[in-house]
Amino acid sequence: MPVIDGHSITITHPDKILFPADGITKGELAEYYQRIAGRMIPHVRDRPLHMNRYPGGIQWNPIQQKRVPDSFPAWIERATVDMKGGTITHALIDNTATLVYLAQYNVVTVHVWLSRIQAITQPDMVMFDLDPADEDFSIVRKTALTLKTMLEDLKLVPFVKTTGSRGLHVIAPITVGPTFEEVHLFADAVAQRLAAADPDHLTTEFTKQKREGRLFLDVNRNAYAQTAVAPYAVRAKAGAPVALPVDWSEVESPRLRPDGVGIRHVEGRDDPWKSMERSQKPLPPLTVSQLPDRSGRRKGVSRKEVR
DNA sequence: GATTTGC
DNA sequence: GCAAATCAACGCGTC
DNA sequence: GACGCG
Ligand SMILES: [Mn+2]
Ligand SMILES: [Mn+2]
Repeated sequence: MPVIDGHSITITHPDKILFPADGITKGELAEYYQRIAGRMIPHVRDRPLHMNRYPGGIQWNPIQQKRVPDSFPAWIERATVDMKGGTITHALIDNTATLVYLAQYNVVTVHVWLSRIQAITQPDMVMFDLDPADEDFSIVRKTALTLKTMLEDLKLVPFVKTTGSRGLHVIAPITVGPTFEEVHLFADAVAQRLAAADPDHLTTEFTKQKREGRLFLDVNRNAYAQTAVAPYAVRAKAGAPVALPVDWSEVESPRLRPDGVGIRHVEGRDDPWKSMERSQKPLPPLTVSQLPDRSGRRKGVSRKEVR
């Protein structure tokens, strides 16, 4: 029986095919997570997680799971956090064994909070989720690069990953302190400025109808108990694509695809997020004109200028 | 996948 | 003892 | 209360 981090973990049904289009098996999934653990864990450690399980393969609906079942071994770390009307206990990934155990549990995709248990109400990053309306990925790349410059001008240090699906996540680590509300307001102000500069292609509108096919700048991940796909998590799509941290230079290339690298092809890459931990910067203050108005409501950016 | 329930 | 049944997600922000 | 998202 294989021993990882001092814990015996048996992968049952290792030859079960979880990705029918590619023949990718549960055993391959477990090997991938074991292989990538060293890269992944620094970014997910201490973050409550949600599990997407596909025991019969990705052709079936996922089992969504937030709570840690009692059947999980005691050595898997847990965090009990406050929710409206009570508490909930989530699993934490802090070692390779946990990742392999999750594969045994048929967890294909993990989503994690934007805060860590040491300060669960205060995020350690601000996230911009670039959600394209269609398959035009070049606008996503171009927008990410513009956003990079904006964030650098604000003395932040932005990083980027593919989502393994259709978009990109641009994040900037921040000095822990501001609340989720403060970080959300900052992200919203930046997103509105970004969208206003290219209202034909970008929007912050909440309703799909008002987006009119434009790229949605989603800042609503910046909130308590909200999650985003974890870096290096596997997506439930053909090819087992992963949410891949990339270097900014890669974003300049039209060869970059949001779902372009699957678990069979993540190998021998430099770590583009190596410097993340030492890149935390203070959240910039909002200027007076960016403060929310008396109604407290934020505004979407529409195609035709309104004001 | 793991555990509980029913025969 | 063995097979069937049961459970595993819902919270935040916006409109 | 529904929408949108994860
Ligand atoms: Mn997204
Ligand atoms: Mn989104």
